[in-house]
Amino acid sequence: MALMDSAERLFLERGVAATSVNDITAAARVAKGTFYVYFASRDALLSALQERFITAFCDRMRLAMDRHRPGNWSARLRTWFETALDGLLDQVMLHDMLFHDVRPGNREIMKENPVITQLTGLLREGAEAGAWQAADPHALAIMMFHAMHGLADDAVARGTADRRRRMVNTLTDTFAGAIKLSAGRSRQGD
Amino acid sequence: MALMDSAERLFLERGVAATSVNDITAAARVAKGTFYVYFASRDALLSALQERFITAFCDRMRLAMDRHRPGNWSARLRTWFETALDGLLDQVMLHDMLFHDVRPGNREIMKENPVITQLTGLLREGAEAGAWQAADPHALAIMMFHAMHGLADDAVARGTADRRRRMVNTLTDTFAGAIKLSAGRSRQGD
Amino acid sequence: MALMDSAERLFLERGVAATSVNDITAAARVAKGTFYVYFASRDALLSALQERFITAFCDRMRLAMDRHRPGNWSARLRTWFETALDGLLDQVMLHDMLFHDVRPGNREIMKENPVITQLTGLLREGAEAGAWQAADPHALAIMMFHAMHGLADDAVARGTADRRRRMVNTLTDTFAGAIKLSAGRSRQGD
Amino acid sequence: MALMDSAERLFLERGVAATSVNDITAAARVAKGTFYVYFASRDALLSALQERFITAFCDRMRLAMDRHRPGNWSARLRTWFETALDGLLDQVMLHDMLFHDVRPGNREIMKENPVITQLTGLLREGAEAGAWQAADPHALAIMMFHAMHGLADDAVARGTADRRRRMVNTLTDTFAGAIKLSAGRSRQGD
DNA sequence: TATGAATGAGCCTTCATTCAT
DNA sequence: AATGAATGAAGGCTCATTCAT
Repeated sequence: MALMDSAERLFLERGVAATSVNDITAAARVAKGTFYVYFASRDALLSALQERFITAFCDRMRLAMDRHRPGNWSARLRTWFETALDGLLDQVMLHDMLFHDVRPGNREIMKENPVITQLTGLLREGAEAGAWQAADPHALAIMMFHAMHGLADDAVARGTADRRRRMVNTLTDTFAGAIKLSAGRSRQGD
Repeated sequence: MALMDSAERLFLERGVAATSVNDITAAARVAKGTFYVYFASRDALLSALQERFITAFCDRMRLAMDRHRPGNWSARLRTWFETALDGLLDQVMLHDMLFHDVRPGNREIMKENPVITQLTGLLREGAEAGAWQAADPHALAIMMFHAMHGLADDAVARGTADRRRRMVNTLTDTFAGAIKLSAGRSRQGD
Repeated sequence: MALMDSAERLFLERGVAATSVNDITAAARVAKGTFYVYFASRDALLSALQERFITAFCDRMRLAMDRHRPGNWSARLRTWFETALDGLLDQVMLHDMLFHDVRPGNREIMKENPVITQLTGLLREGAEAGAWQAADPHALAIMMFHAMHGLADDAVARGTADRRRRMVNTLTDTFAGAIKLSAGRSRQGD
Repeated sequence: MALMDSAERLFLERGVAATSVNDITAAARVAKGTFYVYFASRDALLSALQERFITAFCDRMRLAMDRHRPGNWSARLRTWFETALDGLLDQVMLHDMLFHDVRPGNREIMKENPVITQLTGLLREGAEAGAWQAADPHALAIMMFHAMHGLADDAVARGTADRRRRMVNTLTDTFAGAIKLSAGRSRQGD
């Protein structure tokens, strides 16, 4: 649909907040009033765009996964990562725009996230001391931080934010395996 | 500072975009003009709030980490997760509000993110088939998805989005260790 | 156009600076937003008004001049003065408002411009002493002062403000002829 | 006085409208409140500046005129032009700023005033045809236009704008002498 | 006398939305 | 279905002025 396509392009170029209905209709070469023939409001367009994004993403995933026979778990997992990452990399900007209203340029802040910098340092030092393995401490730090952030988000959304010990255990266990932490985890209580 | 506190509260309650300077000064019980005595613009307040958030977060982390002696890597990693998660859980909303302008309510979408649902299914089935271990497939899916998303974001921000194979390898290796995937990874090419 | 007409009237009544877009739209009985359908900004309206003024003035002049046959120089000069003065008298206020942002009331100062008073005195005394003719010393003083002011403005605008001797000569020669100054001019130097 | 000096400088640099009380006190290195110790309002400062300008101008004129003995009319007239022009050229900008709130840059319009262009053409053609003398038609046009404008302004200020014939006669007579118009003026009626 | 934090009215401008055509 | 002129609420921001110290 011309209006959705124009909107998507403009959202990517200038950000959601900086794109007006006027801009969208102008880019689609229709009159301003025409917008409201197809969408009840500006927000309705955003929702439509979000839905379209998710549907396309899922279709792509399904297609890719179906190329492997059911039993080949290793290949399936790898394919999952591959395809999802491909889809994301093609559209991280669009995804963030649509779901977080990240303005272009705001992304710069992430480059120097001090929390990740700190964690990177910890991982590097531990690796040098032989406590664990970390070929790429920065990538590892990013993954850890975002994994944790995702868990926290989910807990808040589900209202289970009180089960913190459980979450910490999950995180520690998962990444202990990942980095081949020699010592067992120093679990406190349960 | 009264203005920052009021703003923070309102941002959390209604979202950043939906909170006007008027609202903020009204909540702080000062005149509208007073706002501009302390902040050059509405955006300047947002930046100040972001900085305050990060500073507080980092201080908290540093304090917690300093409670362990340097060599105790296992404890340090666990403490990092513990403290960061605590900090985040107390303020995920604030964090997202400040750095992503997530509107309240938008978070609901995440609860039913179909991409995560799909990955959860894959992990559960693979675990049941004995291909790997996944005590909590949903939590694992969340961590994987967000780890991947973080890596993608970082790559876009750094302009290294073309090194996809490397990222897929990093992800697969890391989580293969985490879930104790029996088979080696099915690397293709490089 | 209703907005331009309303604006012109209000500018005349209260001055340009003291007239807000609000006032203009209220006077034209349209919504405030309507203003920006027709003009990109408040300044754009001012420019449009200036252009309209000049165009109307020039049209009027052209029409009047065309009523005389080309060779009749005396009549043409007189007509020029007549028509321009008519046009100006009908709209001096408007002209000054539009091009100089003269506030109403500021004009009062001119009535008692001490510089002109002084020059009037000089002209009267010289006439009484028989040095020159000045039927209406006050009018003459006004003309001389403004002629000089116009020359100075032009020199500043063109960056030729350094050729002062030339300007003084031009002024003296011109008005010497006008008042039938008996003695030649007392040129000093070049 | 420091405040007046600062204000004058800023008015010249940025224009009256674009200079705030804040700017003025900052430039004078005093607190904002101090301004109101010396001036009742921003407008009061403008008036004080206007008065100072006129006083200085008149003092300068008086001094210059006093250098000639009373009877030397020719020298006195020339000196008047010389001194006034000097004073003006040094401060046209200031004068216009103070009395007309001309913004810097607005002056450009004057350079191409179409009314003056038209009159310049008439004067040049008449001179070429031998109807009159006009060594510098452009300068002459400027003087005529501003002389007329001054007369019109004065008439409006005094409420004598109805005596138009008289004004036209004054203008025609004065400048007929100046340009040595051969034919007598073609007076119509009286 | 001098200060400067606080004020609040008011300004220009934007833009999602409506509605008669 | 499509239009686009008109709307008016709302927003960010400025600044002359006040007043307690």
